[in-house]
Amino acid sequence: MSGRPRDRDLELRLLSAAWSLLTSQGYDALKLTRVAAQANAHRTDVYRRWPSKVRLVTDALAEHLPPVSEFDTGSLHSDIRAYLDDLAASWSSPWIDGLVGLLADLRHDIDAELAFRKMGERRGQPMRNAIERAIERGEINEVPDLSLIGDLLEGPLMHRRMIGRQPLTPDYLEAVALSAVRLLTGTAVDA
Amino acid sequence: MSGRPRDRDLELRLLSAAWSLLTSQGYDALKLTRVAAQANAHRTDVYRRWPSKVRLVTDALAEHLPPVSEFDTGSLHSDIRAYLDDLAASWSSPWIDGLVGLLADLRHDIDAELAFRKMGERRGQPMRNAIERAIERGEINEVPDLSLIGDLLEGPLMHRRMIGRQPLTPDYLEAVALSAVRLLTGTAVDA
DNA sequence: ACATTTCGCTACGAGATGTAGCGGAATGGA
DNA sequence: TCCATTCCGCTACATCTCGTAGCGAAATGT
Repeated sequence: MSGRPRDRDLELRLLSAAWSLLTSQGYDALKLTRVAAQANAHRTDVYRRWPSKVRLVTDALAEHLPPVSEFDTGSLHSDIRAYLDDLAASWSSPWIDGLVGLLADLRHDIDAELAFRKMGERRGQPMRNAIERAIERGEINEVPDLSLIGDLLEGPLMHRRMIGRQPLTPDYLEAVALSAVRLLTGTAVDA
Repeated sequence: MSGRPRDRDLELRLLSAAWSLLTSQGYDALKLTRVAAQANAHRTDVYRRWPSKVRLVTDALAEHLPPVSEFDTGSLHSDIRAYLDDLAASWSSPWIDGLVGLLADLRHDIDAELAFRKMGERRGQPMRNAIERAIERGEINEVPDLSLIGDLLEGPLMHRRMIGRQPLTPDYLEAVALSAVRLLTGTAVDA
């Protein structure tokens, strides 16, 4: 007994509309009425699939967020720098302007918060691989705290974009990379 | 012609109530009705003084946020560590849970955002003084980008508390301090 | 044909924000 | 003392957004 089938296309249209509005207007300005309108649907169609706005948006992120790039440049320093360049692209993109609103709502929905955090961890995989390789090459002696390294790399970018709201220049990224690499290798390395 | 004077006490009651609710419930749960009730006032009394919720809260912050502590331990490393301990206390306090909501609203009110950022810069003064002393002592050769250092120190804490939502342990703070100090001094220093 | 599930649509309730306005109270000045 | 002015206490209203309820119609499997 399987009744009328779900309109998968409607689902995708809603996700696309949510992504489109998120990137163009930010999370706060993303109203479910607008999402529905842009998807040629009704507001109730949203509630039939997602229990709340924050769930819709996290699903839209999972669907449309560009995948992370892989790399293997041969040295920890340039690997970390490549990873930071990737991060910087994300943190410089316009939809980041609305991220704080999303983060605020995530605090009220543990499941959505876990899903969001999982996405972030998946995006950190290239960085963890780079450290793994550096250990095998002997560039790093002891196994570092990976969540700490993640904070050291992404934290400054997040702080600069969310509080200072300044751009991420190549020099800036190089300094952030250096601060983490020197901590990892325990040496002064090249300037 | 100066009519009935403003009730300064009412103003202070409203600010105290706002601060109290902000620290106990967080920014999102802070409703103007509650603020007024706790101050033995009416919601309209709030709107007569502040144009919006975010302005009220930034004023409450400016009024009630504890001042930063000064220090001079003799070395850049321990100065930075002392500064980080101070920052960690702020970022560990319960009201930080609601900070993201405040940050989100700040994006819609440029004046409030400037006032908020100014508060943050004032709190960074001890760190800048510490670097100044380190330069005079010869621990640092070239003058660093102070906003970068601010991001390197506060960014990881912010990231860990807002995204990972994990505690700030002494070991963690020591690692963050080391990463910045090594970048500043350009040496591997002590472990 | 029949049960079942979804869809399109309208309507409603709850909660918060911000505004309007009235009568009364407190002040300074004429 | 009277008056203009400004603030206070209070009620009411308009708006916006979220989230829920429910109905008739459409689309499937049996």
